[in-house]
Amino acid sequence: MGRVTIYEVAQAAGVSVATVSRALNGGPVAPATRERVLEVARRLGYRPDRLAQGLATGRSRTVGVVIPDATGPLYGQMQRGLADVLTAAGFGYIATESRRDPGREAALLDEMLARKVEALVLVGSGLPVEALRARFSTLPPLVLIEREGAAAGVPTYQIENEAAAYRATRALLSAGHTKIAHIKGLRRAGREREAGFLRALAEAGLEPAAVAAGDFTEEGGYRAARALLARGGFTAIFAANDRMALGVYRAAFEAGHKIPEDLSVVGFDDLAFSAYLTPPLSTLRQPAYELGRRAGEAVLSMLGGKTPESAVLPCAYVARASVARKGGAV
Amino acid sequence: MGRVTIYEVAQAAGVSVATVSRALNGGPVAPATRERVLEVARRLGYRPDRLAQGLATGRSRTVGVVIPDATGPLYGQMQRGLADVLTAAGFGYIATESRRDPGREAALLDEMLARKVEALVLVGSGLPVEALRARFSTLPPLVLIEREGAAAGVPTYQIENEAAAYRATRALLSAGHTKIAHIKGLRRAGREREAGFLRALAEAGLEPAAVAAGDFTEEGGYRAARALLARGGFTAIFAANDRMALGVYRAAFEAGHKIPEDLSVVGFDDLAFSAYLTPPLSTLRQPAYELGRRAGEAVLSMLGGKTPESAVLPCAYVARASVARKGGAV
DNA sequence: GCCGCTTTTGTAAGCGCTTACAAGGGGGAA
DNA sequence: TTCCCCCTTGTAAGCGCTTACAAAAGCGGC
Repeated sequence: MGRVTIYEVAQAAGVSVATVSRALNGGPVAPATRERVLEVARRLGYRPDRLAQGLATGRSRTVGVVIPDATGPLYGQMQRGLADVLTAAGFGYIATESRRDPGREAALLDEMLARKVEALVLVGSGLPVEALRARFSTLPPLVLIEREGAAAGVPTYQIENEAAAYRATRALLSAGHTKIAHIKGLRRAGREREAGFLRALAEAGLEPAAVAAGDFTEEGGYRAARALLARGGFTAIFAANDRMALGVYRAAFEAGHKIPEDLSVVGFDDLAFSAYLTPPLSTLRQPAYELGRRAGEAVLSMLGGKTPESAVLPCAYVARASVARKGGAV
Repeated sequence: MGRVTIYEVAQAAGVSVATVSRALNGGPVAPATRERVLEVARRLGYRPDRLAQGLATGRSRTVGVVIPDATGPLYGQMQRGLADVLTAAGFGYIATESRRDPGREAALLDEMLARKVEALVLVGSGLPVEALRARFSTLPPLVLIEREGAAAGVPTYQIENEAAAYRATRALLSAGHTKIAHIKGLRRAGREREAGFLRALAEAGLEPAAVAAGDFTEEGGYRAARALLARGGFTAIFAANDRMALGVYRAAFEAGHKIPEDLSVVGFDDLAFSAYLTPPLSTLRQPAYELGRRAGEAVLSMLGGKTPESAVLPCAYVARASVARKGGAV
């Protein structure tokens, strides 16, 4: 592979390897020497060996990223935010999928530790921080995204699920709806969104018309919506994400209900397709890229010995045509 | 970090480091000794240092993956296929996004080479293989996905764009449509799909009713469809991907055309949302996971000194309600 | 012209692991 | 019992790089 080593550069430039290393890494070297070394290195096509560098310095310039499911559309944006700040700082990263399997997650972490990652970014649900600390005696700096851990003193970046759901529900309320159903999602995000939904209703002195359990997929949303529609008694549905909202569209169509005339719908995520549905879906836009960027900056600042603050990032309510003033109840 | 080294294990087990290394890696060691060493290693929480291993063996057990855009929904599945076979074989991988920027791609490759990846999986459009070989004197085994290179003798895995588009068009033809429009996509995939479309028509002795350029996004599909609908003269549209097909749905709705009564639509990709649109979209299902899996196996076999064969994977036509027998022309 | 100081450069010791090579031990054949 | 061979283990030399430490070289001030 990387044939040319620092030794050959040293020889060709007529200096010692120490000088080459210093010239390459900005150490103290006479300007003329540095220039000569750099020139020779380029001519020879020298490429440093990160493995050797890592071994010698104890720093791998790599951060590990663990996500539950890489197929989510928002994950790509998050990863991009992370990559932007990390690569700008000269760091590489290795990303892997835990698929929500604790055993698998532990194995991935093992492998990342073996690769001497300098920091770990954990995304989404997974083993609690305490469990990690117990299992891995020696852990690099941790940064969490959409995961519990602020209590354990770990910088955590998340979106304001509760507050955003609250605002979405308020939007429905101010359109005159008083009988609102909810299709909830899984895990913490699902619970928080439901909490925001319930709080908005409670403040208005209302009860939820109905709450059905979904699983964040189109199919789950469809099934939940069918169940809900069979019973009726509401004029709007707040689905915990856009994919389930799409399931609602389908169920409503099949049941002969028109959106938004008979039924208003709000989703969560603002996926690419949401703006192009008929009618375009009102939803909450997640700052996914920003989440990644913030986490990346947190990694850098922890590596610099600082203690970054956790943050909860805002979601923007995007009003589209799927919400209308209260019409006939379903 | 990984405090415990092979030396401490050796000392605690009363053997030499060589024996520990052999015990750990399945070298020739007396069974009793191996057991004792393994036990001690576990008790001490020993974790091998991949960097040091890599330096010593010259093999990093890592493969590099470069993709143009990680936000695509199919990419996640492909990555999963790749990861499944690679991690099972004890390989890690580092994935990065080129964002279709040649300079950026070259920089990423540089970094991967510095990390001594044992193989490179290049996905989607990017620098031609010859250019890579010219720029990087020393390149590890290459495997390509959805990218030109079979000519250069590099194992390449792709989906049958042309044949699949041909079949989709045939489906439209056999539903009685004779005036069919196409919204084409970008790059090679776009060209191949268009070619399949044209071939099917030519075989039937027909001309395309119209061909508009799209960019694979909902917005692009929407704009193209509006332009097409303004001129009219067709009863079906074949969009080069599902996202653009969704744009067609929107444009058709706004123009007052009903799908599939007035207009039949076929997409490409079978994204998660496609089955839940109203009406559900007929489309072509891509074997994305399989693509990744095959590429992973190719990597392994090349590392084993073999020469894997390139392959073109089939797409399945999924017939749904967006295609009807020819109705009134738009 | 000599001294002490500040650069600039070289020497060599690792970082943690693998692996040729050699040595020690034990068993079977003679 | 002796010899040979094979199995098991240890010694030590790197892999490519960084970095103390020390030596060399250059400088101004006296």
